Amino acid sequence: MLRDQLLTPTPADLTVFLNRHLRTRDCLVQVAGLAEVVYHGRAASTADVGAYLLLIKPDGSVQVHAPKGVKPMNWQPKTDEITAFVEDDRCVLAAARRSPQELVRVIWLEPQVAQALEISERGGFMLSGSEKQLQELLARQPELIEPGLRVLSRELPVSSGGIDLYAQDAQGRYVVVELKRGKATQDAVSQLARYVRSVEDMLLRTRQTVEVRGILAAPEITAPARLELEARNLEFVVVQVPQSSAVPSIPDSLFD
Amino acid sequence: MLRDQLLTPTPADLTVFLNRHLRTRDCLVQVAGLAEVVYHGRAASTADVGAYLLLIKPDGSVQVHAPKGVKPMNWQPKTDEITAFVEDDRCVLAAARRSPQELVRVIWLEPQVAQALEISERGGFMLSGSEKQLQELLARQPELIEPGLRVLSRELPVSSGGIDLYAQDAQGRYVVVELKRGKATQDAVSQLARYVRSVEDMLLRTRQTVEVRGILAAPEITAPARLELEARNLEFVVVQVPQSSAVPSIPDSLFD
DNA sequence: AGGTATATTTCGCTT
DNA sequence: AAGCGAAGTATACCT
Repeated sequence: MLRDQLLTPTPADLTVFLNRHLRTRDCLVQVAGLAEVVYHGRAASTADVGAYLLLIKPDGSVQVHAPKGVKPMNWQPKTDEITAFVEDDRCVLAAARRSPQELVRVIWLEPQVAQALEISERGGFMLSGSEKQLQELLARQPELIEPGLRVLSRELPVSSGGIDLYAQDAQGRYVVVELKRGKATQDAVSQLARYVRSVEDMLLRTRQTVEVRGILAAPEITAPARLELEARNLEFVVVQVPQSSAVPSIPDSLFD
Repeated sequence: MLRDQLLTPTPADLTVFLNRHLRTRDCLVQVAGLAEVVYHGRAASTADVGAYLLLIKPDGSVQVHAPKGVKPMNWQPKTDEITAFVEDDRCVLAAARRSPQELVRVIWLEPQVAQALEISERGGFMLSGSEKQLQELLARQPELIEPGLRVLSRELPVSSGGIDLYAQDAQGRYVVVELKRGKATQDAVSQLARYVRSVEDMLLRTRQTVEVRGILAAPEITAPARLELEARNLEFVVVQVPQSSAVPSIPDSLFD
């Protein structure tokens, strides 16, 4: 698991260490210590000398962590090329992407610990409560949205994007349903309105008059979104994402 | 820098190690090894046994990394409470948040390495190329958008949200400018349209007739966004985010 | 605490 | 490669 480790390495040693373990692309490489970080690409950034933690995953993704937050201070998704080299008597790690063209450089001033860890491909990972699951549920049980609703299509591709659920109500009117797993915002209303218009345009090519209903289905909705929804003559329906029944309640001890 | 380290610790030792270093809240704690991860909160997830890397930052944020991607497999922003304890002869790390109420549990089956690292508050960090910078530039030089444009307000708070730039053109017409640092999408068009309507509503209270222009200013725009923009009688203007002149071009060697 | 918008968003999917 | 939308988005800002 801990395949290799260096303590307070020299620039040359760290460079060799990094290149050796990066080449195999089968372990997670990390370095902690004093460094400077420079990024240039979609934007540009520089971080003064500080104690940071660098992670390089087997897929070539890079992240430099400062002491706060989930988000890295600097990062790079799956890179095209990663190299370490010595420059001005310091070990420099350079990670580059081609598209978009961008580059992160980590200049090590005082590397303290370097490790190569074996990290396995994650076996089973299951997430429940996503919008996709909600969509599957409601496609099977459209009556949870409204009695008499029949689902015609899921992810119906319209001019751009896809309509979550396309349906017909008990009176035969077409219905566009936009789902949100969380609280619905004005954005969701805009999206729904856009889809309704697309469907209206589509139907107008074959019919004279159309009435297309738009339903925003979510567990909650913000007050401004509700106002805009009503102003646009669209509807809101409460739907609950079913949580697994085996919910372990958070032990009291953790909140005492 | 490397304050403390344990190799293949027993459940009890790891528990003590974690609690000791978590309590001080002054170093980054990490554990690598075989573990199971369970999350329950806004959604729910389970990860089968695998070799993962756990990071706990001094601010209480938690992330569990699998071998791929910048994003952690599981995470928790700044937690309210973190504790390690022994359960069924295994060390379990539980990190909980109150709002939203959620919990991550990492069950260690074979912890291999545990470390406590000193990570300093990042000193200077400068990012350039953000939308905020673009806004500052264009507020100073509105002629980059259109000759004769005068900026009345930045981040003007409207019914909901803020208008990036609120201005008046050479003919005295009011102009709403929505900025994007990257390619503008349909979302941006919806946003702009919403703001234009808000301003129209606002002005209609004091005036009889109003003509409010809406300008989407971005380096690029997607084709569908452009169509919708034109359908709504809104405008598009190309603006470039100025990149720092000291741009280090990506060395050829990295792409040979 | 609620609402909104940005992000070097990332990521996955479809065209 | 481009476009689109979801995300347990995270994070900052403002009311």
